[in-house]
Amino acid sequence: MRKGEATRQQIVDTALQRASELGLEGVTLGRLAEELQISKSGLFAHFKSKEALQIAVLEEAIERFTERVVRPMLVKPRGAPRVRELFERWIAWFQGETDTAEEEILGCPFLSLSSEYDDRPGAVRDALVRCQKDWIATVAKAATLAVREGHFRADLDPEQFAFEFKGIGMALQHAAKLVADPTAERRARAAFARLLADASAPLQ
Amino acid sequence: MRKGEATRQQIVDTALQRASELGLEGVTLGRLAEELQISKSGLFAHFKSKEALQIAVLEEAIERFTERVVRPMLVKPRGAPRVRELFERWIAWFQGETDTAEEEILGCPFLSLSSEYDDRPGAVRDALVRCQKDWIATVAKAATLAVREGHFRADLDPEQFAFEFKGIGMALQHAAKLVADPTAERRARAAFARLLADASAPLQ
DNA sequence: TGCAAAACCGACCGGTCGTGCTATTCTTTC
DNA sequence: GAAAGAATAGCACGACCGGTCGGTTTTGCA
Repeated sequence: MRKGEATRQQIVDTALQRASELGLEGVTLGRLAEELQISKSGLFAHFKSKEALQIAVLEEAIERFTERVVRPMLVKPRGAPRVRELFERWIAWFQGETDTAEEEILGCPFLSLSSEYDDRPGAVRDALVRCQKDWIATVAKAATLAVREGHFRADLDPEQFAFEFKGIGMALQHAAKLVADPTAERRARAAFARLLADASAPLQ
Repeated sequence: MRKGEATRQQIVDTALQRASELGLEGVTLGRLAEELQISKSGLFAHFKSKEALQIAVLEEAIERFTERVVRPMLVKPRGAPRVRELFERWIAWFQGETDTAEEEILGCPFLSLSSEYDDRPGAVRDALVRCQKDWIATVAKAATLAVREGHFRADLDPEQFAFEFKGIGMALQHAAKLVADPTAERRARAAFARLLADASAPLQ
């Protein structure tokens, strides 16, 4: 059954796109089917429930995030360079998946979903919490390695570093998407530079 | 009429409460009426449209925020003390409006609304953008005064300060509400302490 | 106390939601 | 090329959505 798999993938792709704008709850089967030029029931047949579709979309997003942000950082050597790469990849991720130069910020789907589901219990939320914990742990791990490499000061709290790292990204999304502040990206970089400077080991 | 005004206020109050959990779009007239023990049409009669209700709710939130966060900071003297007070009031605001000690974080409604409306054009979004700009300007103004008082270094960029200030709060909301991290508040305070230390004027 | 106006209700509208069920069309395999 | 099975369409359902309307109750004031 090759055809079905392809259709399913197409559905998930489109749903992810729409979910970035309207949230996962805002994506309705009817509109999704209309956009894909298939019937609502034909679409629905690929999933046991809407929640299953939502989770499939979330997993697709996780896969892309891993591919576009997490895995590429490994090309940099452990330590500060890798942390910097992680940050750069992360804010590049905010621009969306287009390879062409896009000016507008589309935002990180996970951050949008985080506030959508922070008060909505269920399987989607559980999966989201898991992947957000993973992400924080990834950042903290990179910081830990930077300590071990001697790039960051020995008494640095990696979890604290990850907390502030995350805050910068969230502020960027808020400033760029909602307030449409053109200086947002510059400010995010400046904040990160300050975070890095504070984390760095003192010169000899 | 006096009665109508009271009912309207009650509607807005309850709607604001629900909107903090489900988002403004998630509040439906039917459920709201049911919770208030009045008919849906009776409820609707107080507003010309659902959008008008949403804006009324947003304005109510702004009013409370002004009363609980912005105005009280003025009791502190200009400068660093006032900036600190602003931060403390802000994260207290995250706990909700209860005077009794609440353990769980309810979160800032504006941050929830920000991601709900960052891709949803309309009057609600416009009003939200306006109030978020005001908030950022308030923080930046407080920082500016701290520079003028000599508490913060002269070359501090107040807008940059406000950007990072906001990021800390957003990271707090994410950590506390979604991930249920018990150390969130401590981390937020630590991040703010670092921000303050960096902004402070060097000793002589 | 009477009465206009304000406040509220119940029923209802067209639409859309997620989700079943049954048929029909298309693919794959022998 | 036909049988088997997957993929999709058609249709209907109950629930709920925002919103309307005509009538009833309640309120505030003269």
